[in-house]
Amino acid sequence: MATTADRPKTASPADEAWTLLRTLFGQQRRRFLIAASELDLHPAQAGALLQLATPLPMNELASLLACDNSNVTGLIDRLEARGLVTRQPSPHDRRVKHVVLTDAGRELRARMLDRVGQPPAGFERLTQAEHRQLRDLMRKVLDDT
Amino acid sequence: MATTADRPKTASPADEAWTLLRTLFGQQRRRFLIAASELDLHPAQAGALLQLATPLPMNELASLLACDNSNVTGLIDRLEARGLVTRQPSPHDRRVKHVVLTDAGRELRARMLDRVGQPPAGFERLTQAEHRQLRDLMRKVLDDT
DNA sequence: GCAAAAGCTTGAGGTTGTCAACGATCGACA
DNA sequence: TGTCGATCGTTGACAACCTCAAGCTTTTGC
Repeated sequence: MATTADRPKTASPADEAWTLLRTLFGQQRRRFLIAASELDLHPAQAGALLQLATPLPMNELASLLACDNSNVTGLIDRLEARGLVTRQPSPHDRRVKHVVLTDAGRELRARMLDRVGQPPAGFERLTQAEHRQLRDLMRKVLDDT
Repeated sequence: MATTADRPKTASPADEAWTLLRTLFGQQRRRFLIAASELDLHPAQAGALLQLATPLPMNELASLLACDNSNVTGLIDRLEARGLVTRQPSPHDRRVKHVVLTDAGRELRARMLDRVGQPPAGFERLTQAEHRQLRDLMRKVLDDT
């Protein structure tokens, strides 16, 4: 599909594994963009929605989305105008506002998750044992302890 | 970090594997955004550059980026104005234009790849054997034959 | 108590993304 | 051969995104 031209002829297993993961990322990103547009969400709005599994300070949302604080303000403004989230002052720090999903927001987020939270096509080719293998490998890579 | 709240109490290995992959996607996306901004590229421009391992018709670029044709026009306009790409008419079809990297474009793309094409931190925790395992699993998932 | 820092907002300016409409070219089919 | 429908890229309008600098409020550390 693409990225193939970047793979040196003799790639180490690690490099090839990572390259393959990156092509999976690309596929997933396309899935994400299509899902967002089907639900009438701009990519950034869909991304914010997905992060809101639990209420988050604007602050933290900005760092998760890797963008400026002021960006999040407008983003949340629009989601709030559509009744998908509300701003809720923090009890502990009067500077911070928590972004909380409304029922409508939770429902839309669930619909988004139906489309991108499920494994992609090729995934069911793996056996049970291979799924466990993959899970264990990913646990090791992501291990934050 | 996040997404944890979406994992049902008893997830199947497949679901957990996919959830872990999605958190890795999130990390990689943040890496990508940071790398792009360090190179003075907007995310969309960086994404386009990465796709251009080989010359591509505007058309195909749009479908890879999952966006409208007209969007690519402006995107390439700006990359062209910066001397990173050129438009080259197709010999076979006078409607299509191929987007080709200039030397500067190739150089910038390489710098981008240095930052996102290398495996992330947790990756080196895997042994050689595990890297091979992961590579084989990903090959099976992505097998397009 | 006071200065420095953190959290959110505002405004300016360029970029992204979508839609509808257009000219040019191709392909199929009569 | 000629014509009709589809495809490719572009344009224009308009909303949303994103960053930066500046500002206000609140908190923290000294």
